[in-house]
Amino acid sequence: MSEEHTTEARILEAAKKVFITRGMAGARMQDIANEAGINKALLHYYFRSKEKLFETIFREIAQRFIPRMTAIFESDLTLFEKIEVFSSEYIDNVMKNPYIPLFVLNELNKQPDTFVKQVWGDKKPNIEKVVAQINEEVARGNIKPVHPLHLLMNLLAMCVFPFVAKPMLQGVTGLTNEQFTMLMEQRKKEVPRFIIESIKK
Amino acid sequence: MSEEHTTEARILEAAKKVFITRGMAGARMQDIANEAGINKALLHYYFRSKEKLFETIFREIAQRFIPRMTAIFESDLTLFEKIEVFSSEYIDNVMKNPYIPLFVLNELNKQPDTFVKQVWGDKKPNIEKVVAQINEEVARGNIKPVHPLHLLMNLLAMCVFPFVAKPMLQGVTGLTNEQFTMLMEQRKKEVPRFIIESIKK
DNA sequence: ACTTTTGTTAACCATTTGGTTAAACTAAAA
DNA sequence: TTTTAGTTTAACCAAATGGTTAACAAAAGT
Repeated sequence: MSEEHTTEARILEAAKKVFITRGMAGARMQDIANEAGINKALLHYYFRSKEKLFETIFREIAQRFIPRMTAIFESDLTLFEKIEVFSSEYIDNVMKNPYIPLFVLNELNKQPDTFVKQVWGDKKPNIEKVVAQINEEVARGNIKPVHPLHLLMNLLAMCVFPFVAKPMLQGVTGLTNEQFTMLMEQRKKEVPRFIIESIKK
Repeated sequence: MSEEHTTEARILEAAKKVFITRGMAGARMQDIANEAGINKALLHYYFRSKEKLFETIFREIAQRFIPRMTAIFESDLTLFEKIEVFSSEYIDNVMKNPYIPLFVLNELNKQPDTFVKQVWGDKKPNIEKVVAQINEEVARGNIKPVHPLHLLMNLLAMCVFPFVAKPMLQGVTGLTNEQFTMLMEQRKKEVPRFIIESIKK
């Protein structure tokens, strides 16, 4: 517990919480102020406007999540290793911040032009390496023929989707939170197993 | 083109459009009124409040999408057929209304207790039949051992995710809308192929 | 010591927003 | 032709909301 807790940090913390749970449109500056335990005017002292504050939060979140996920793709691991490591790391990561994916997807959909480019304007994720790697494995006859983009979409989809659909899944299955967590824990092995089983020869 | 176009219908049409694109929190009654080409007071004449109107829209949407998707699971098709039909039907369906899934997931997450139960309060989707079917196929040794819930999550994830992540995917890959559509068209065959390839013996 | 800068607050302001009211209009019934 | 019921509008209202101002406290220079 390092207790710096400067005012700006408290604001960012509060803003992150409120923005993530309520979204840009649903968040209220007053709520953020309350959550941070400060006056509302102080928000505008540190961050000129709601948009500025949101932008700060959004970029911080997006740039802490996306690079970590693409770093694995850019590494020197084998394809199967990448699939395994990605699933495990990513699901682990999201389990600690389950509301991030929907938040990002949502705001990205609502304001594509504003954010999409700014998110990875400088550090556009380089998936070409994995794509080449997949094509190569196919060419060598190590795995069955598969469109790289579909494969990557499948991987990402299977890791992320359960979290954004959690309320729906719980509505259908009646799963408790604990059961859901256990299911996601299993999933760290299940997803790569499922994928590899599908493409291996 | 049946041109009844009663005022109420125009309102519902406009509200659906605005709510889906902006979400409950982001939608403005005035926008809906403008979109419907009527006075704002008329909205309240037909639907007492914003919440009432939203509820109407949300339930209409959810109850037209979800039952259609579960009907396939409850049918008498073989497991492989179900996987194939579901993928094809569902992707087709979402291609015609690409913003629906994120809208539903989003509002379902923001107001779980309010909607989750009301959506399928009366017609809770019965996935037990497919679950039993999957277990049976495993027991008979027709497919490899697989946890039914994971399998169903995988199927749903692979069908839905690309649409909710479209801006992200386009940001990464630079895909045009036409290319994206083509990719989704392929996907109607690719998803079941991928899944069946994984579980078949 | 005092002056300048930085941090913080209460009170305030303008606009937006969901919602209401009363009056006007329309069309069909009496 | 007058009622009457439903439909539509302009004008209005109160609350909420993003943002500002002026005063004040606390550090930081000098």
